[in-house]
Order: sequence, then structure tokens, then C-alpha cells
Amino acid sequence: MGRREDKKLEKRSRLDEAGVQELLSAGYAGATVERIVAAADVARGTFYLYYSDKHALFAVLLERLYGPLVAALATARDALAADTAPPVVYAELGEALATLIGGQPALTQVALREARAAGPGGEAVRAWTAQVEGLTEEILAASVERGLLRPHAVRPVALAIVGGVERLTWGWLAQEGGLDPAVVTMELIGLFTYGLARG
Amino acid sequence: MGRREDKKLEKRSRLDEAGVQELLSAGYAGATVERIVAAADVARGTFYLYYSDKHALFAVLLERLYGPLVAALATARDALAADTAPPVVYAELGEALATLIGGQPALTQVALREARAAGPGGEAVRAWTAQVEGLTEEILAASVERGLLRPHAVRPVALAIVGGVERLTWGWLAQEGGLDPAVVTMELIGLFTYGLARG
Amino acid sequence: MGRREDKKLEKRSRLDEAGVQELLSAGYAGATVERIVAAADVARGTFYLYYSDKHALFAVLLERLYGPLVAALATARDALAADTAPPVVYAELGEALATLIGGQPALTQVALREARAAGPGGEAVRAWTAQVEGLTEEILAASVERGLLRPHAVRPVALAIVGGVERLTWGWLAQEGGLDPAVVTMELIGLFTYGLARG
Amino acid sequence: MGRREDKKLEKRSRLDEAGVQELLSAGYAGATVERIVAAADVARGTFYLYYSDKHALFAVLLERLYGPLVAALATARDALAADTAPPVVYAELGEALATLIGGQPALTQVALREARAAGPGGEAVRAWTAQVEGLTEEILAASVERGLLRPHAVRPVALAIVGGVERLTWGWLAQEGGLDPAVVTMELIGLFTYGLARG
DNA sequence: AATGAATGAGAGTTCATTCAT
DNA sequence: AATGAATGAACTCTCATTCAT
Repeated sequence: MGRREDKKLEKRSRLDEAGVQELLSAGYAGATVERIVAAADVARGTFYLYYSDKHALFAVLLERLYGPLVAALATARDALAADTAPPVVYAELGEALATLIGGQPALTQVALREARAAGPGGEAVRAWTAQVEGLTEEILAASVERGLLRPHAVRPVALAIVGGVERLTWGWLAQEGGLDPAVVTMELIGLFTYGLARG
Repeated sequence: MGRREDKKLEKRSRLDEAGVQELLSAGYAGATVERIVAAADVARGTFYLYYSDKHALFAVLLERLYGPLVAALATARDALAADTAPPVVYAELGEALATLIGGQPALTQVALREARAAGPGGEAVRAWTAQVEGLTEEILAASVERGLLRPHAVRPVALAIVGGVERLTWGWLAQEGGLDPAVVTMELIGLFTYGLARG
Repeated sequence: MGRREDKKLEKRSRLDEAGVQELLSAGYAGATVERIVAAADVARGTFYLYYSDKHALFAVLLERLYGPLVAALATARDALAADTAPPVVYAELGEALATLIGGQPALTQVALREARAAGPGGEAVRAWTAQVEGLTEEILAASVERGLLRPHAVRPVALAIVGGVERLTWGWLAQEGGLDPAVVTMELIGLFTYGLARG
Repeated sequence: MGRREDKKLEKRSRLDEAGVQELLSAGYAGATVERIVAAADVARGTFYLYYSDKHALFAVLLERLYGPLVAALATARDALAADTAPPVVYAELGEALATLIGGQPALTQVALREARAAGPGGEAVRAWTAQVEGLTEEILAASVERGLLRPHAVRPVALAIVGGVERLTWGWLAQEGGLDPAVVTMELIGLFTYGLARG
């Protein structure tokens, strides 16, 4: 690879990084291309060499986060539909999600930020979260099917689980405090497996 | 009350209503004073007679939603700390929340919209949600204290519950479909009480 | 009329005047709102209180020029169709056109400028010139009908006449020199009436 | 000629062709180098190897159109000044013009487009049209001198004729309809020779 | 000779807020 | 109390041109 391509790649990744940071601190609606290019130390026009507009950057970043995440969920669903041992499936799914989210915390926070926002930013995120929630639903259904979980209305439960997990992820990423990952994981499993009833 | 005050109140309430609708459709960052005054059929400058700026309107609306909601949670917490019969406490709390939220669905949606947004809008909402979550935490702690629930790490569990409930409320308000309130309520109680483990 | 309306009208006319001058010197494509507001001594945003965008200003100006012009042509056509004495019709038409064009020379020049331009500016002008040429055609046809002119293919002749008149108008407005209005008028009449053939 | 020069010529002619098309559809002011190089399938920088800037391309194209056209007019003028038989002169001139214009219709349309435009594009065209009109004037003067035409003010008449011819050429190139070349030619000759007066 | 990444000035447009009426 | 004209900073996006490769 020539020096030119090197430089180009580096510039793109500087823009990406600056974009994530800007989206993180200002949100989709408030993010400005001007601040992104300033942070990336590039000229204003350069941004448009890499992205057709602000939204295109956002879309690329979302794809980078949600693409693998959705893939991991789909894999888990398929594994459950086949005969794979459930504990292995759950463990691998949890591992994958933790790695994906833990590997790009800022981007995850950006996505959670926009999840309910009005306008094109929110719409873009919700296109992905709809997939996440749909797959979660299917995983629950498959688990019930295989007798791993008690029967229940999978749609509301899937949403409640995703909502709860998102809230805790957000708290962790926003450094709200009092949220030790190990404790949180255990409590989540406990809560959604056994509930809060005594004994 | 004289006719003057009448008119004034009417104008303010028209502004409030228009504000909620505008915030609902455009979000805090995207909301424009121009559209609000147009919808309220009031001159642009009039807006600033009633609110010092866009943020002030938002703050007032949030207070109207979260004030009573926080009060209801505080009441429940205090009732649990005293000797009131728990089932009554829970029932009354549920009733109160349902009434408050069901009575101002648009405003609730606005608040959920902004809950994780960047900027002053998000900050304002989070000041309230922190109270809601804190009180939920206290209610859980009190419930454990009185032996109603098994011991657990109350903070993460409180967040998970609030997150799950919020997600379902959002789905219901956004008319996502497949979310019959009666079913949702039962499933939520079942999920958080007994979990999903087989019988 | 209050002082406020006065001011508003004055501002609008300052914008109009500045707009004409800017369009004259830079053309539709090259005209900038910034220079217009600078010349009109108004803030940038003020422009958009009066016109939704650059094109709207242009459209209004064109209407102001071509509206009466088209009306005068239509009147002449109708008068010929009725039994009005032809010399009177022609004289009144010439008078009207001269007054309209002579009264707004800069605007006329702007219109001639854009008459064949690419883009929205040109399209807008051509919507009007099509009317002018269509009416000229009808006037020729009516004149032939009444035996005032020899039979001929009215469409190409109408275009040739309009083209010739436009070229001379342009030369006069652009101060090309050697174009004394009186001489030009006589020569035009002579040319289109008797041609250039000897005796 | 070596393969290298071949290639170079080919690239230049691709740029020329693309340039004409771009100028035709967007006008001088609206034409972008980006679209030209895209259409010519050449890199952006390559454009500047052949032309110092956008204007230089335009100047070259104009020269290609107007150079021979002006030469043909000069030839006709000189032939009239000498003793050549007038009908032959007129016929040859008409033939030459028709061939030149008919051979490069797109370029002709571009020139007519810009003929009254503001800015450098218009200036460049008008430098040529001034020559065309000047020569037309001289041809008329020579024709009067030789007793072929009645005496008249040659300048305004020259402009009127050029204007009329241009208008019809434009209509033909822009495919306005109703302009059969044979009919148009005959009518033009009739109009400028005998006028529209009856009998 | 050819490339195409990079630049940055400058365009149109929006909008919260002010203030004379 | 109410109006709405006016402001001007800030934003997104375009494009002729340069220059290292």
C-alpha cells in the first residue's frame, strides 16, 4: 500500500474518531461538521470527500456497531434452533455482546443517546434496534420452545429485557457509579431468571 | 378571575400545548419557537412574555410531568417505611403512575425522547429521572427490608426495572403494536417477580 | 398607515432595488443574497422575511416587468380582433411597451440577460417570453386576417421580430452607442414593413 | 504522429466534447470542472494540464465556433467590396454559416446562451458577437454602396437582423417546434427583403 | 503525463432572541 | 400585554484550484 492510501486511511479514521466524539458530546442534531473537521484537523471540504453528508457518517458508524451485534444475535438464535447446548449459546452470546459493546464504548453511547430521538438520527438507530429487539424476541421464543424458559408473551418481555440492559449499559458507559460490571451481570441474570420474589 | 387573566391563562396553555406537540415531533434540539407560536396562534414575541427562553418552557413541562410522579414514588416509599400493607402500597403506586402517564401521553413521550439526549434538554430530564430511579431504589430497599423481596443489589435492579418499564411505555406511546397494556402489566409483574425460569 | 408599515415598505423596495442591481451586474446564477442585503443595508436574515429565497425575488421582479407587458400585448391583440382602427392599436401598443421598458430599464436588462440562460433563472424568464412571443404571433395573424399585412408564416416572423427588437433594446440599455431611439424606431418600422429591397 | 500524441489529442478532444455538453446543460457560471472531467473520464487535475482554468476551455471553444464564422463574414464583405456577383456572395455566405452552425449545434447553443450573460463568460462571447455584428454592418453598407439595398441606418438594421436570426437559430437548436428550416429561411429572406406590407 | 486527495473561501438558509411600536 | 420586523451568528454543503505522488 502506497503512502497516499495510508494517509487517506488515516484521515478517514481520524474523521471517524472525531465524528464519534462529536456525536457523543453534542448528539446527532447538535453535531456540527465544522467541529468534526476541526477535531480531525482536516479542511471542511475534506469531510465531504469521505461522507456525502453528516447522516452518511452516522449511518456508517451505526453499521459498524450494530452490524456485528445483530449478527451475533442471529447466530445465537440459529444455534438455539439447532441443537447446540443452550448454556454454551448464552455464554457465547453474552461474551460477543460484551466484547462488541466494550470495544466501542463511545459509539455505543452515541447509539443509546439517539435511540429515541426525533429526526433522521433517531430513525436510523431505531432501524437497527428494531432488529435487535426482534432477534431477542426470537431467542426467547426458541428458548421457550426448547423448554429452557417458562412460556410468556415474548414481545413485551424482550422489550423489557433490552430496555433494562440498555439502561444499565448506559449507566455504565456514562460512568454513573455504583455499577460494577460483575455485580450487574449477576443481578441481571438473577432478575430475569428468578425475579425478585423471596425464596 | 377577570377576563384578562382568563386570556392570559388561555394563551399560556395554548403555548404549553403547542410546545408539547412541537417537542414531540421535533425533539428539544429541533423544536423551533417559530412553529410553537404559529401553532399557538400567538406572536413570536409573546412567547418570551411567558417563558424566558425555549428551555424555560421545557423545564415547566417537565415539572408538570415529573413533579407528581416523584411525589407518588416518595409517598410509596414512605408508606413502605411505615407499616402500610404492601399490596395496597404497590397497587396505589401503580394506579398513580398509570394515571399520571396515561393522562399526559404526549408529554411522557417527550420526556422519554430526551432522556438520553445531549445538551440542556437531556440534562433537564436526567435531573428528574435520577430522582425517579433513586426513589425506585429506595422502594426496593424498603421492600427487601420488610421481607417482601429477596435481597439483591438494589441500584442495578432499580435501573433495570425502570429501563424495562420505560421501554414498554415508549412502545405503547409510540404505538409500536403488539403491546396490549393488560398483557404488558401482567408480564412485567411476572418477569420481575418470578423471572423466566421454568416453574 | 403606521410608521411600521412605512418602514417595511421602504425596506422591501430597498431590497427590490438592490436585487435588480445585483442581478444586473452578476446575473441570476452569480447574484448573491449577501451582496443584495449589503446594498440594501439590511441584515442577512431580513431578506428571507420578504422572499422565501433568491428565486422568489427574481420571480416577483419578472412579474412586475412582464405582467403589464403581456397585458398590453393582449389588449392590442383583442383590439385588432375587434374593429379598432389599426394605426391606433399599433401606436398605443408601441407607446405602452416603450413606457414599460423605458420605466424599468435595469429590470428589462436583467430579463434580457437571463432570457437564454441555463437553470431556473432562464426557465422563469422563458415562461414569460413564450407568452410575449405567442401574443406577437397572434397580433401578426390578426393583422394578416384584417388585410393589414401580407400573408406569411407568423411563428418564425414573430420570433424574428421579437429577436430583433430585443437585440436593439439590449443595445440601447447596454449603452452600446450609435443607437438613437428615434432612428432605431423608424428603421425598425421600415425594415419590418418594407424590407431592404430597393425602391 | 506517435501513440503518445494520439492519446493526448484524444484526451483533449474528450475534454472539449464534455465541456461543450456541460456548458450546454449548466451554462458558463453553472458548469463545474468536476462534471466535465467525470464525463471525459479523466482525473480532475488532468483538466488543468490542458486548460489553465475553466475560462480557457470556454475561450478555445468559442474560437473554434466564431473564428471560421467571422472569417466567412469577412470574406463576404471583401467579395462585395470587390466586384464579385452579389447573388453568389450571399449564397456562399449563407451556405458557409449554415454549415458552420449546423456542424456544431451544441456549441452554437452554448454561445447563444451566454451572449448576454453577466461575467467573464458573457464578455468572451460578446467580444466575438461584436465582430459578427460589425461585419454584418459592413456587408449591409457595401450592399447599399453597390445599389443592392436601399439606403438605411446600417447599425440598427444589422443588429435587428442578427438578433432575429439568432432568435430563430436558438429556437431551432432548442427544438422549440414549428420552425422548419426551409420555411424559416424563406421567411427571413422575405421579411428582410420586402417587409410585411401588402402587395 | 496523469492522478485525485486536499484545501478553504464563500454560497444559501435557519432561528433564538430583541425591541420599537 | 401583545406584536412581528429585524438581527446576525451559525450551519451545511459546493467547487475551482493546487500539488505531492
